[in-house]
Amino acid sequence: MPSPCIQVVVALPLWHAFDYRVTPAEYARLHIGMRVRVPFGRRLVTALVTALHASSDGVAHDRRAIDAILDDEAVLTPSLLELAHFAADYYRHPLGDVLFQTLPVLLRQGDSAQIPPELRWYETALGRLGQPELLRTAPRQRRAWQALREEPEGLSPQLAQVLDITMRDLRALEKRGYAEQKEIIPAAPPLCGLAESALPASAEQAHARDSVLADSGFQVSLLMGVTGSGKTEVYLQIIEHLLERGRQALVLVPEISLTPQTLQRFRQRFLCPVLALHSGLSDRERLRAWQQARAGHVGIVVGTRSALFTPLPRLGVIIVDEEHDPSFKQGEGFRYHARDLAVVRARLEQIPIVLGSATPALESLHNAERGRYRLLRLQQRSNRHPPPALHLLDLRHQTLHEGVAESVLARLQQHLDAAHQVLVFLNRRGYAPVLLCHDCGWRLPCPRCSTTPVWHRRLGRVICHHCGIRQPLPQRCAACGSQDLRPLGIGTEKLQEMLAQRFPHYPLWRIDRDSIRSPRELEHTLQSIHRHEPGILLGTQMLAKGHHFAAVTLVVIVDIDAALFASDFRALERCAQLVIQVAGRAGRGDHPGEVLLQTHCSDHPLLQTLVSAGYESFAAALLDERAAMGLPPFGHQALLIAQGRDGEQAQAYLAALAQDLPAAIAPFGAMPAPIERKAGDFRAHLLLQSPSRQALHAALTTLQQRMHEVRPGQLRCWIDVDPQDLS
DNA sequence: AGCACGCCGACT
DNA sequence: GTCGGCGTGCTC
Repeated sequence: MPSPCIQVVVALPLWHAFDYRVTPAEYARLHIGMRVRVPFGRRLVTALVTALHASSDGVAHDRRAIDAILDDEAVLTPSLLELAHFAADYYRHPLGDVLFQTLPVLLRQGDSAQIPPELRWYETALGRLGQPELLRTAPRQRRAWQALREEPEGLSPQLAQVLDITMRDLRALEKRGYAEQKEIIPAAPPLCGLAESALPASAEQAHARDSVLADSGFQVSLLMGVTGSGKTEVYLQIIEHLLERGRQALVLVPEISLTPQTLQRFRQRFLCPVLALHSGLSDRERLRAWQQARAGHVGIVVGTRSALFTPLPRLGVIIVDEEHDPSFKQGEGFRYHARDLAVVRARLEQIPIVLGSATPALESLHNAERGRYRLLRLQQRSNRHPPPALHLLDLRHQTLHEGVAESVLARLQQHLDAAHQVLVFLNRRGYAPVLLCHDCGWRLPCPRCSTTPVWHRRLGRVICHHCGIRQPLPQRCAACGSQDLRPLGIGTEKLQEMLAQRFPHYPLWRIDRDSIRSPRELEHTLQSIHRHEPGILLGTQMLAKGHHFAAVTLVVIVDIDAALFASDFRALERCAQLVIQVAGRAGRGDHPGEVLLQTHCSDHPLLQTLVSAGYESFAAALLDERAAMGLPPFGHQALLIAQGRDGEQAQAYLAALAQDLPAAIAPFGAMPAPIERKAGDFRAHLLLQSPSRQALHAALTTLQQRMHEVRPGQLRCWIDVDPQDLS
């Protein structure tokens, strides 16, 4: 008798699916997208069903049998299942790992996908007959009884707590037969309703909102709004209209901008449940959130990259805020881009998607130019003030104090004298990025990476920002024994020291990953900034995103030159986005803002374009350069990375793979990775580029096969499709 | 990713 | 003579 069998994938980076035998009864219950528990090697693991075979030509009897079926229905909606298949294929990552990464970890460990029933207390029929006077001597019980009467839908544990009714009171009533406990599945709360009315929309805002809402089905809108133009208000009004139609909204934001204020903006406006998904949640909280979302008990999900995969049965719109932000691309393992996959999800769900930014990625601008995305502009700032003026400050021949020009410090003083706040931006943590021997030129290396670790003076340690290894500060040069080791370069810690000496009578707030260790601490510091003025804000990009500093009138960007000389072709784009973002922190209050960019290259044409004509002109010029070089978005890239003990071997392996590529593919390399050694292993790169995405992916398919066939066991190898970080 | 099996150094 | 180091290979 032929038994049916199923194909499953497991939560491991394995390229194969596995077949298991099931009974006809099990077969009848199973659907694609359900979880099963299967024996795997000598352990039991959770797997996802990817295919069903009614009869299996006799091979099934030497397959192993499944252990259990874990679900009554698929844990993935059809469109999320399809999205995962697309993503696994596009990003060249094993399907099982992709599928399980879209699910909460606890579902991998066998927890239920259903919302757990809630235990609620009810008044019994006997209770309804009783007279409250009966409990004159037990006031707490009488109060609890009264509460049950007022809650015909049942008294939830939360409500009981609020009303100060204890388990003991309820148990006592239960003994008298007046109360009983029942398990119920909480009903979905209503999803619409405004808690506060919308702000009046400007003509631009109304046009943007109405354009998106007029769409039926899939459409990508690129909402390009200068800082302070009210992008969020447009999002909120789009969401408001969709909630009224009974639809849900998914909002993706960069990790760093998911702050309590951001959430509050949503929660204040809407009565419906707003779910926040971020890295701070525990596995249990994440599962609970997922269950709520899947059951349709949530109106709005606001979350970071991985929130893209939240199941929402009536999803009506996806919004990707700060769509240019690099944190949307996952940097290891399943290297997906949440913005790009969000567009795919919107297409699968046939809904509109809004990509919002003041400084869109060149990829997105290019898509708008080609007519694939609709460009919606918000050009008016809602506070009527002109945008802050950008100025290049040429550092040549200037007297510098820890990298800051004397004239800039004087300007700082003027703004402080006028009782304003100033913001000093330096995207480098620590005291100094290099420790140099003054006698022989030796630079302290990281023992595990081909980098120099950063001296963190206050900690008395040198820390590698790539592998995290910490060492005590060496007393002597390892090459010549000299004790004259000197810091080279400037980090925020050193700048802090200089600024504190120079402006001792003003408060100085440093905001970076070293000085701020928790969201609470950040909140605390931000509050202090809002209370005081004048003062100096000093920090890295932690300072740049999302916060409003009304009292800041001067922004100083200390080191822009690093981006001009960087080997990464995206450095300049990133730098400009950061500059505009930081600049947007200034002059949001009653005084116009001023932004000084310190540079040794004030005649750099693109910098001048950025300063004089703004981001859009800058982006257009940069796009011309990219087009001439065939770089993204005009060419498409995939990066092959090989890693192992032996760098030569890794490079030779990739060089062999590069041998027989089709003519449409331009290979760069094989070459050592820009940071050749990382955490003890050597890494080699082979970068593939082609004007045709199709040709690139066709080549990847054959390449990937060969990659596995000829791979020496000591090497680990993977592909990064559309790499954002080439280091 | 686990968890095996499989061959070379410091212990009772 | 063993215990265990982690190299490499498999999981329907």
